[in-house]
Amino acid sequence: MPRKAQEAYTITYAVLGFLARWGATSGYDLKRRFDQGMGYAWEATHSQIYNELRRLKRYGWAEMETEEQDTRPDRKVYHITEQGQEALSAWLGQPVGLPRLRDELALKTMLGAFAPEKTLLQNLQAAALVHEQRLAELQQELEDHGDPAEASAWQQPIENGKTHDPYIGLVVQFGVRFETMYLAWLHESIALLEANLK
Amino acid sequence: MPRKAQEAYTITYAVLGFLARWGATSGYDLKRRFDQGMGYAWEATHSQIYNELRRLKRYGWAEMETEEQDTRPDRKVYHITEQGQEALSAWLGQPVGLPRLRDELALKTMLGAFAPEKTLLQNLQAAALVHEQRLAELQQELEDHGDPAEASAWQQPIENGKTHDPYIGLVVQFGVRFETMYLAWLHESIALLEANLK
DNA sequence: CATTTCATGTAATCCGTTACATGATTCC
DNA sequence: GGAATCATGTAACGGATTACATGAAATG
Repeated sequence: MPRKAQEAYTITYAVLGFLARWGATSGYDLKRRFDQGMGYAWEATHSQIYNELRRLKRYGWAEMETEEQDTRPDRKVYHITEQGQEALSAWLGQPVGLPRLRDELALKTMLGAFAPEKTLLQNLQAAALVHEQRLAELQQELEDHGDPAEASAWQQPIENGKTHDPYIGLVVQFGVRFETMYLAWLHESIALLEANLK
Repeated sequence: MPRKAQEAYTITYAVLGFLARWGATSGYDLKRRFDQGMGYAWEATHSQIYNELRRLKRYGWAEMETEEQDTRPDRKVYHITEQGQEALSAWLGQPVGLPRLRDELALKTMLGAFAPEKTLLQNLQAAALVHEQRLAELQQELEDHGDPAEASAWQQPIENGKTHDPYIGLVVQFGVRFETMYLAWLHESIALLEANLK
């Protein structure tokens, strides 16, 4: 069977979508966007992003221009094409798969009986600190993008340069809900272990 | 640099831990255990499980016996060794990484503005049906393993043959919380889109 | 009669991560 | 002086997934 001429993966569309949302952007700046609160949707390493950008160019979904800089390395700035926008829109209409979660701590929790009692408790307590930190960061993000629960957030247009975006707000809100849920689970688990062991 | 004689990954310890928890088990039955509600901790395909079982045997962390059957293919039944239990306990004491989530729907949500309004709404509504189903399944699991919020659940011993296990209960409770949170997010997002579009 | 279940495995590909590579500048 | 930031890439390796493979028995 011949290999498809145009193979595209979730990460391909993620990068394409980011170009649509943010306008002309370099790989370096895309990476920063990915790192800002979007981890709850999809993560990406810089080598992946550079790869996908080249792929988008091959497919004619994006075009590239080099910006020369004196004191810094040149920037390669990509922008989405008409074809790229069509491909993105078509992909958005496809049905989605289930979210995939993998959590070492949950695994160690289920095996908690196979190590000294303190062991699991320590891991749960350490995790609580990390997740409290994450929750605080996300609440800051919510302010940047605008709270999607407020009607005014949907009335302003979404612009390339601006962070204001109620759709992104929905995803950040998902992150907030996730971290809040996770913390509640941690605290309840810690309390139950403390109450019922020894 | 010479390759480590004993490389072990999260999935290695997951399989090892399942052997500790359930006693002598075949790869086939381990796969069924993995599929039952443990997806919120770690997922595994059957080919992965068979691989890891052979690895455990190589390391001396598990031993294998073949059970011949007349009407069915032979079963290879693995059980954990003393060394395996030590390795498991040591791993449980290691600090954990952050949970990793990847969710195509969250990604499509953040890009909702780049397709017709109905598109995202349809995906969100379809997802709500799937997650309601999952939540119902998990609530059944909670009953099987015992609600860890009840003190009596911690007083009974955990036995190889029995499903009763408050630690597993904690993880299933995590799944319940996750699905509940996810559904609330879906419903709120749907409501906000309906209220603010068109 | 077709699908599912039982039961184990191999092979290929895929996608993702990590490490390697470069080099100037700015910050502490 | 050393670390971090800016900026882009290549190469190697890795675990995870999917497809391929077999075959009898039970289920509907």
